[in-house]
Amino acid sequence: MLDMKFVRENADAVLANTANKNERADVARLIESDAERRRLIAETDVLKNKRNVTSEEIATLKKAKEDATAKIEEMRAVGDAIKANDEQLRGLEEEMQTILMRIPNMLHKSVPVGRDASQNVEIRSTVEKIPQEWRKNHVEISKQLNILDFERGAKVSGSGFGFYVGKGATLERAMLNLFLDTHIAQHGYQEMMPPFAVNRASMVGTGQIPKMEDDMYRCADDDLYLIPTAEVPLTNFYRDDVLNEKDLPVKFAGYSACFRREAGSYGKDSRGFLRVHEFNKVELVKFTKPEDSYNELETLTNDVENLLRLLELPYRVILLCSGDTSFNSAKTYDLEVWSPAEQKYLEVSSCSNFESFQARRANIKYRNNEGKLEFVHTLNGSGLATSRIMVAMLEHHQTEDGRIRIPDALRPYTKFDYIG
RNA sequence: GGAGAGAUGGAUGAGUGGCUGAAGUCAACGGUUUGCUAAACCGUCGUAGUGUUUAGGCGCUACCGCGGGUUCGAAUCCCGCUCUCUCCGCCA
Repeated sequence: MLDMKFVRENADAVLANTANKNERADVARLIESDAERRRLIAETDVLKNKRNVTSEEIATLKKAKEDATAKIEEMRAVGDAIKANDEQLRGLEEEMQTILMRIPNMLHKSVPVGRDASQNVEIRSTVEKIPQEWRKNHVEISKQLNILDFERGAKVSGSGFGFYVGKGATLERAMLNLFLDTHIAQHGYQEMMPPFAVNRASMVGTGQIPKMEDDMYRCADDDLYLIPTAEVPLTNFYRDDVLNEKDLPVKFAGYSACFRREAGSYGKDSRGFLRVHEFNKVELVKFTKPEDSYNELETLTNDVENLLRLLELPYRVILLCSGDTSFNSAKTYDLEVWSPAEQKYLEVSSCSNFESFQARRANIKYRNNEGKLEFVHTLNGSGLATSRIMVAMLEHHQTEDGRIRIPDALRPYTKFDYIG
């Protein structure tokens, strides 16, 4: 959520930014309502002041045992006027809130304007040349090695759910442990294990609601939502909290299962693990001082790249253009790994700086060294999600004789060197 | 699931209709004193909205878990909700 004062003073920029993100919001209406709101507040505050002053006079009169009925009668009307104004004000603010919540975050000046993914910019790449040789795709090879089972996943849960079997399950667990250990021991994150179900306020806090509400699993009886990412509980950990400047940056690394309904996206990338309803992920979340957040975005991205190097997967880093940058984000780097079977890049991580956009909505502040309160900047990135990484692993480390080679960094965790 | 108790500022903890944005204590910050530390003493010390001001500031309004209601006036009375704690039951 943007600051209303900022919108008021930068209406044109906000409008242009919204268009660059391929979003729509009635900024003009918002500005109008804002002016009306302030007029109404001024008017009502005068009435309330009158009420307070007169009430005191009434108290004085009563104490002196004098007659106060005239003033009381007068205040009855004032009270009604206040009530009417407050009601109007509430309606107005609700309407403003609705519009304000639909205005996307301002993009950082380094983000190129562009319509869609085709205009993203490659920042760096470790892919020497795109390998063209055919390899078995992850569904075929995993069936052959009996390490993933989607058919039975569909039977037990439904389409889009899978079992990890035997060494497949071990590999999955090994990767998650490697990710967590690396972030904690080498990158300085604090390990967190969050709840996988959260309340509505948390979903609003990180911005999944209202925009993505239909994409989430909901337990209606308890008004709980299954998290689509650990970003939600990890960021909301500090909702309505005040941090100290000396404690920043706070860096969390947390594993969670992630649940996504992926409503309406069948047929697109839907094979095997490319798009599933439940997957495992280690999420990185940072709370930083405003002046540090862009440096922290770079180190966050590097932390994730480090994992890809450990997994011996060639990748590239993409700076998303305006049209491809998510609603909440000011700047996003995507990390992509080439899939020889799909003949395209797979997004395996998304590292974003939300600046104060989430913090304002979730009300996360810090007290700076002068004692003043300010919103923190929040960042997050997948570090990493295993489903697509599993796809890449099975394709890239496939040997000619149909086995899977385990990269050196993972072997202490898997305790085996090959699958098959 | 059943019974009860509670929710006030950074923390404790007063406050049962008007003079309470809120006592006292602690913590924190600034100062005095002091070989140093401590103690003592003095002072400061909530957030948000809105208006005004070149600035520092100043004014007004709101906020005592959340939402309603009663009243000229609510931290205080009434109703609903949420959360926390204790006891009993059930269960991993």
